[in-house]
Parts: sequence; structure tokens; C-alpha cells
Amino acid sequence: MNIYDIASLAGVSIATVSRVVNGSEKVSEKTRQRVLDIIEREGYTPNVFAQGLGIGTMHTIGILVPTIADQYMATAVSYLEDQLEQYHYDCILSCCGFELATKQAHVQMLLSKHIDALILVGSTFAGSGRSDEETEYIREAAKQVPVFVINGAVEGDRIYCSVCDDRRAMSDITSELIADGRRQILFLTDSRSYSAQEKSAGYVQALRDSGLPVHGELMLRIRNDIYAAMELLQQQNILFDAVVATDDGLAVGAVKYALRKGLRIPQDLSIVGYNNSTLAIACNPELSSVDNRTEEICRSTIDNIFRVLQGDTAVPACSTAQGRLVSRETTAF
Amino acid sequence: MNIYDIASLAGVSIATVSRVVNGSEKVSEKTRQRVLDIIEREGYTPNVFAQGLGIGTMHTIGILVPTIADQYMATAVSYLEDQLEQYHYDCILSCCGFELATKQAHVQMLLSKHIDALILVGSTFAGSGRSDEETEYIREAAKQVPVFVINGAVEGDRIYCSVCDDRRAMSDITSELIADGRRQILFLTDSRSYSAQEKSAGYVQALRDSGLPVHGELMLRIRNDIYAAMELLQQQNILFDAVVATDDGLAVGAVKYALRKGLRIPQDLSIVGYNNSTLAIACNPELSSVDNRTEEICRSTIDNIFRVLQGDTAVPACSTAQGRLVSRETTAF
DNA sequence: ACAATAAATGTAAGGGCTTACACAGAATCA
DNA sequence: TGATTCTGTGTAAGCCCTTACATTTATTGT
Repeated sequence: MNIYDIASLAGVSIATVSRVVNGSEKVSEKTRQRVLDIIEREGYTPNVFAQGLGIGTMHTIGILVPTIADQYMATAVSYLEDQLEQYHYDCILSCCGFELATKQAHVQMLLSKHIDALILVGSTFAGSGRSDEETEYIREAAKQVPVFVINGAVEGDRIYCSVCDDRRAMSDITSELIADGRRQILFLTDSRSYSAQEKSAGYVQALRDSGLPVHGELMLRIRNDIYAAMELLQQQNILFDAVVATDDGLAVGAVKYALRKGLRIPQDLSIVGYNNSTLAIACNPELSSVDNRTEEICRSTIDNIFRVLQGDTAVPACSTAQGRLVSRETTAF
Repeated sequence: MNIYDIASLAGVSIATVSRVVNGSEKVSEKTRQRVLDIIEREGYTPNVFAQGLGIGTMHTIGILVPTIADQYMATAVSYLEDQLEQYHYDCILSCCGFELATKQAHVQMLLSKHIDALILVGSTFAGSGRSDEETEYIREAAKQVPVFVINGAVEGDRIYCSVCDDRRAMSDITSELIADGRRQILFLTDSRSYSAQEKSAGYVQALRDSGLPVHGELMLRIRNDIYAAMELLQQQNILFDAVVATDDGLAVGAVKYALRKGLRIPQDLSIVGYNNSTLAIACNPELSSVDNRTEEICRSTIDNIFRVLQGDTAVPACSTAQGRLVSRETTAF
């Protein structure tokens, strides 16, 4: 059942059927109804490949994440999907891992599908230090379709970023901990991503602003076995009375350490997580965590996409949301 | 840059270029190299729409989930994606919510993209009771492409299911709790899905097998505010000494209840979750939870897809994996 | 050396749609 | 009434591939 069949059933040309299907104005009401009825009756759906061939797009947005198994990514994708649906666009999701080579390959794959825009989720795409080389492929992609980076900073033509101001959020909560009387604040991260660097910078800044020393040994980068890492500190007689983590999972590790060591939370050890994920609520005691405004960021990203696609040139290259602490049981404030 | 350009640069016909691109045998080595070099040099990529028009497929698998924000779904999709990549297939992900109408619409959408197979994740697709009407659209879809249901049971031609034997898993852990001396076991669920029904049946069966009475008031269906629901039981003097939940989130709620009431875990209250998600580890005490073999199920589903696509008729309509308890701190065994 | 066969390549017909342009008939105006 | 402008519709040229079939060239057997 193709456009020719419908045309002949309706006694019109394929051009007219096409116009009806695409909602073109230039069709008489009578003809439109007749064609519509037949389409309905026959259950005709235009062939997307043929449409794509004709107009060069399939109304699809490519979404690239390092992994969808991560809470944060899954939540973000969920918001993106929801919002995309409002615009009657679909998405092709791709999980590219953390290697530069696979990222590049996946971007190529998505581009080859003639997506209308590309969304990169997560600061793993932002590069760090070597940013120019590592993000070149993103600028390259932006020559073909507008690129939208969520929680990462990449500069370039037709590249739009939406980020949470992680530096400020981290600086704010570190300051709050200091105001609460904490002096030895452990900074816990698991990556070298752009956002991890921002958070680290915020942490350092807050210490400096308060005139406190920055101890390198209190800034830990570990992926797992947080307990062991913290115990090692203890054995080295490096004391700490608070923990700020760049991720709820890490903070949960710190909570477990405290509980096993018999420390009181938050009196002996205050702990703050990041992302405000379901882990924060599953944790006992419930974890105070930074809400990094994923929902707002995702919404505004999708809105921006369609502004750009409609030719709006006033879309800002970077928009920033302010994170905020959601206080629960692991902080005293 | 299209196939004609490459052909004329290489001094061959477009048919030859097409053969090279598609790895057809019937090309001389010399020609193949020359064409390949030019393709490489010019950075040519075949137009997927034109390819799709020609062969009617784009090597894409449609994956439908109710929501990707759910841990279980995200994990499953992650496994599916990984495995799909091995076969050089891509996926179109769609989140359809829990309404029948939106499920149907999303299936239509995916079908219109000429996917090669459709994967439905989660027992929300299985229907329950009214299964025939509610799953008719799935059988309808199966007329166009093979359908693979993960953790749901739908019968029909070209419909293949992979499930965890939730009934047996739930029956096993309930029996273990009974063997551990528990007599008042609370069953906690949040849905009426097929898998929830299976779990419920397993729970009942274990009680019966042990000659214990089945108390309807010990079978709770709630979405949130688990604490309130459990407290209500307490006020009604309905006692319980163990909890089996159909989801880790619910079990975490039970843990919180126990802690606030000053109950010792697992002595006063044993708690078992389901899905063995990250919540189970984030929880304090760490949650014993049923590993429902998502990874194996996803792997075998993808493998089955390609067996079916290659014409293998021996693929079983339903394959079953055995869940197993991962013991942590909320059970004594 | 000459069929007979195999291997390599080319030709051309789709596949289903969009859309610029052409055209006919109806409505408007002088 | 004839010239003029719309409106609605049709024609045909792409869009870029795949592939059955035709054709040319190379290889083998005798």
C-alpha cells in the first residue's frame, strides 16, 4: 500500500495525496476529506525512507550517552524523551562508553542516520585539559547538525551547552559545611570529567574564601572501594569531619564507612552527595544531596533544539542552572 | 558526495561501488582496493534512506520500555545496547508510559520506522487477566516483525518471551524465610503486572506448601508511603516478622520502617528485595535481594533475535531463567 | 587455438516520496 | 465579454541506493 495506491483509489494524483499527508494548504476541503478517508480506511503510512530520501530528514534526534546504566544518564534521557515527544520527534539512543574512539564512532553512526540534532549527555564529552583535540570531533559534527551538550562545556559554532553550575554548587555546600564548623572536608570524586573538575574547583575556592588550607590528601579520586580508601586515610592519621562527593554513589560509600566505624552522622561526619538520585533516599541515613537541575536542563535543551531548528539565532551558546542542596539526614543544616 | 561521485572517481559503475560497499564477493581485488581508497579519501557514507528504500530495512531494532527512569529498565536497555552493538545493529528507544493507548501508538511509531525486530521490556506489556484484548496489538505487530518480550509473557506467532521465573524465585525465598522461622511474612508489591502476579503466586504457593495460612491483609499493594502502610498494619495489630518485596525500592521502604521503629534487622524483621539493583547496596543495612538475571535474559534475547532474523525456526517461544537470592544484611541466611 | 565456462563489470529498472513547474478551470475585474 | 488572477491539481524530475539481468573480459579444457 503506497502513495500510488491511495492516489488511484481516491482518483487523484500522488502529488495531491502527498499534500494531504503533509498538511499542505493547497488542497480543496472536499478532496482532502476523500483522501483522508481512504488513507484511514486502508491504514496507509508513508514510507519513512522515501520521505527521508525526499526531504533529507526523518525527524529524529540523536542522543548519545556514555552509558544508560547510570542513574543520572537514565533520568536525563527520560526527561529528554518526554519532552521530545511533545514535538513529535523520536530519538535514536546510543551508548558510546568512555573511550574517545568509540565516542567518535557513535557520533558518526548517528550522523549517518541523518538526525536533525545531536544531544551529548554528560561531562565525559567535554574533554578536559586536552580539550581542543578531544572535542574536535564534536565541532566536526556540528558542521552537519546542531549539537547540544548537557552538563558539559564545549565551545564551537552551532554547539549549545546547558550546564549546572557545579563549581558554584560545590563551593556553596563546602561553605555551608565550613559555616557549620567543619574544618577537614574530604572531597571525593570518581572521574576527571569536566564537571568533576568544576566541582573540585568549587571546593578549593570555598576553602580559600574561608582562609582554610587546601590539603591535597583530602581530595580523593577513586572509583570503588571507598571504604578502603577512607580507612587508609585514617591509618595515615589524616582526619576529616565532612565529606563532599561528586556523586551519590560515592557518598553512600562514605556513609557506610562512617557507620562501620561507629561515627555519628552528621555530628562526627557530615556527608553530602551529588545528583539527588534515588540512592540518596535509599541510603540510611538519608543522604543530603545536590539537586543539579537535570529536569530543567533537559527541558530547556529540547526547547532550544527546536528554536535552533526553526532558525532562531538568539539561542544562547551556554545556559547555566543553579544547583541546590536537598537537605536530609547526613547534614546538620 | 554520493555513489555516482565515487563511481566516476574510481572509473567504475555505481553497481561496482555498491558491491564494494556491501562486501559482495564478485569484485576483483584490484577494483575493490581502488574504490575503497577513494571512499576513504572522500569520506563517503552511503545514504541510509536510499539503502532503506532499496532493501527495506535500516538494521535497526526497536526497544520499547514504559520508562527509562526505572533502574531495572535502564539496566536492561544497557545490556541490550551492548549486545546489539556486537551485531552492528542500532536501536531506536522509545518510552511509552503505562497506558495501553500510548503503548499502541509507540509500537506503531516503531513499526513505521521499518525496524527489524521489536523488543518490549517489562511485564507491563504482558497484560494481566484481560490479556487477550490488551495484548492484541502485540500480536498485530508480530505480523510485521518478530517481537521479543523481556520479562513478560505474551503468546502468539513470532512472539518470543524471555522471563525470569519470578514465581519460583519468590516461592524459594519465601520458603527460606519460613525455614528461618518466619511465620508472618508481609508481601509488598506496587503493581498488578504479570510479574507481580507471578511473584504473588509464588509467595502464596510457598505458604501453602508449608501448611501456613495465607492472610490477605499481609499482601499489600502500594506505590509510595510504604512507611504509612506498614504503620497502619501495626496499629491494626497485624504482626509480621519478614517482608518480601517485588522491588528493591519497596524493600528500602520497609528497611526505613524497621529502623524508625527500632526493630532489629534481620532478627526482628527480615527483608528481601527484588531486582538486585544499586539501591540494594546503597541501603543500610545492605539489602538481600533477588537477582533476576537481567543480563542473561537480555543477552539471550539479542542472540535469539539474530537467530530468528537468520531464519532459525528452532528458537523457543519462551525461555526461562532462574532467579537467585543475593544474601546481604537484611536476612539471616 | 577455439569453444565453453567462469569472473568482473555495466545497464537499467525499481523502491516511495517531495516539490518546482505547468496547466486547467473558476472567480474577479474593467 | 475578455483579460487577469487565483485555486486546485497533475506531470515529471529528482533523492540515492540495490539488484536482476545483460554484457564484456578472463580462464580453462581439449
